[in-house]
Amino acid sequence: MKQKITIKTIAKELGVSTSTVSKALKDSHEISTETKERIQAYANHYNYKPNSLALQLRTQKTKVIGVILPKIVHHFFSTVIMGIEEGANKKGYHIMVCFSNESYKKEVETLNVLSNGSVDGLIVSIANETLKNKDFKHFVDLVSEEIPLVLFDRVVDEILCDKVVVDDVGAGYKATKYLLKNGCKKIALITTPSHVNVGALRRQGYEKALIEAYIKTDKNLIIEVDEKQDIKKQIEKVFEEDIDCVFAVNEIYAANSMRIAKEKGLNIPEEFSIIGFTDGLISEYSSPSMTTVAQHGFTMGKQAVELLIERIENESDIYRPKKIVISSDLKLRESTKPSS
Amino acid sequence: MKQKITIKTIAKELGVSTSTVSKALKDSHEISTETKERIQAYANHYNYKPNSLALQLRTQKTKVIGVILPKIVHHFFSTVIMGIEEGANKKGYHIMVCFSNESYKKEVETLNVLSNGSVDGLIVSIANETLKNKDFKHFVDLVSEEIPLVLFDRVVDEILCDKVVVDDVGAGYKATKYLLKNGCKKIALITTPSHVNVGALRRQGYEKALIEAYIKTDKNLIIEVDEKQDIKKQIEKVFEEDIDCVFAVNEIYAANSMRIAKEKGLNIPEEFSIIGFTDGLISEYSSPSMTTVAQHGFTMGKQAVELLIERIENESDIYRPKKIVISSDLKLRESTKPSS
DNA sequence: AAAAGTCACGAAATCGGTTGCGTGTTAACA
DNA sequence: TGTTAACACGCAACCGATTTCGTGACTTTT
Repeated sequence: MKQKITIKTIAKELGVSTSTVSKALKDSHEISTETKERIQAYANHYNYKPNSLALQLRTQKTKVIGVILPKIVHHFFSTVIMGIEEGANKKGYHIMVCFSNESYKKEVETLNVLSNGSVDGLIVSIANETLKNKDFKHFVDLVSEEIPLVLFDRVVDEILCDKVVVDDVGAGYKATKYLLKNGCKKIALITTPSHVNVGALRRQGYEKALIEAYIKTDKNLIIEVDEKQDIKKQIEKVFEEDIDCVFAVNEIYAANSMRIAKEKGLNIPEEFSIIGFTDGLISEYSSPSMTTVAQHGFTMGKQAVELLIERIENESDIYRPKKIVISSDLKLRESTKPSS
Repeated sequence: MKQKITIKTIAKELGVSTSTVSKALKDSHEISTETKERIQAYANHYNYKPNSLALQLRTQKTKVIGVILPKIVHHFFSTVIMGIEEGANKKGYHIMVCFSNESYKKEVETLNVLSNGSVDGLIVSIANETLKNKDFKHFVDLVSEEIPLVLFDRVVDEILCDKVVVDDVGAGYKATKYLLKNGCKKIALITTPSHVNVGALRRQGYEKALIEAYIKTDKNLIIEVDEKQDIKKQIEKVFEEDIDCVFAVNEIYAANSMRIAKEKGLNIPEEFSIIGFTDGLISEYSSPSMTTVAQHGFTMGKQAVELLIERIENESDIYRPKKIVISSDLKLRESTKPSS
């Protein structure tokens, strides 16, 4: 890279001290108008930009927020990033994005690297493997170092920090309730293994709605998908049961379910209904288009980053972790019967 | 944030100088084993992490790569990010992700902020608005400051730097050729306005294939979609023409086309074929599933970042811009007739 | 004309870490 | 016993910018 122009260069060229240059560039009253103009003109001409590293070292602020996601090729996380970036930008922050790829080890490493002063705070959604291990030491350490941390979507009680989640129980409840109301009786649930807590919470909502309708939950109608194996094959099993609709906890499971239903010649929504999760492009462009639980990823991201910046900039506050619950709602489309 | 433990703290606590601490932590032979052990034990116990800002300031390297994308909620860009992140990580770099949101102004601002020393190099895909304006001064300035820059996907000749692109002309050609071979005669092209150069290039391929088949291109069969207006309505127009298939330059246009075709009662692929672009989730989960041109976003990202790091770490090299062309290929699925 | 005040600028410390070189202590050697 | 070398460590400069606290020159006041 070309030799960057620094305050020293300017000072030497113009025969003044670095402090004079610094003050002149900030239009200080200590410097004569004449000198200021000379310096500013020079700086402008050579396109001087203060070295941000030097500033960051001095102020101990980077104005950077670290974001660690399990994955990105996923509509929900993409929208969350958008929300984070927009919220951060508004307050003059930038984001540094990393991925854990659902791996515990990578999550630990990334967390360690980012907490060495390169960021002012972190926004994280926990990796699947970590949730399974239940080893949250790296997060607990972070909190005890008092590095501002906000968890979103996949959160656990063991970590004392700010959190932003969707109302997963409520969402599962709403979706199931809607299916029941429209005449469905045998509702299959396609969910994640129970260690992924969002899956577990959505299942709670599902079960709650069933109980209220005096329906006994049938374990045969519940599939916990193991993503390491063929997803479609696992879902196909539940279609051997006597079911009239499916509630899937994410878009991929929902899309697979729809495909299977169509292959079996079931008319959607007349004979068979489907509700998915995450209002993404697949749901929008599937045919029939998919009724889903909208997760408001953008809002989540924005709220998370606002919470974090609030924490960063008002560290004097007594620390009382906040939990923001974003309510989700049904986006009705063609894969369910119109509300009766 | 809690007062971070620094080399000074350790030095004071242990009654040695900062240089001793620094050397001890690097296991220097200058320091006695006894002292080293004391210092290392202390550092370990208090979880000392060297402040990366200080290091970066000293070495003038941040080990951070800036990435500016037009948008993220888009399968192609998501996969590119994955590729960039993975490639960067392998070489010990992190990525700082920003979005131009297709806006010229935001692109300029972001570029300015990132080029103040916070990153070692940049990977960018140009915003639509910038392509339309044809104002690339901000990029040219960057190049003259000798900040390593790699453009990908949306690139222009005006900027002299490394580039990674897909073989857009070839892709358009292959897709069109395939349609022709399978009996299609009237191929509609759903593309972007011509200032988006990837759209223009794919169109070139389309036209080339037609010429080779002695078919005159019919302007009525070509729709340039204005994304500010209703996409579906614009595409519907071309269905009033006498067409038997569609080649769409991205996933969204393809999905819309499929929907319209189905609404018109056309059987896919028996009566009507569709080829899309970007092998994303929509294409995979649509029904019928979509034949597409796979763009290999992951590969692009990885190649881009490798090229960039090569530039960053070997700045002595004579500067001769490289252009990597990633060949794309057809992913055959159900929206076209099987190859005859 | 001496004292006080203003103006315009510079010296030096600071942020946290690295590193070349100097130096005091001790041991080994002539 | 005097010289030398190895050892173990500290000093100080440096990266680029900011900021407090001077300070010399000049002007104004009494």
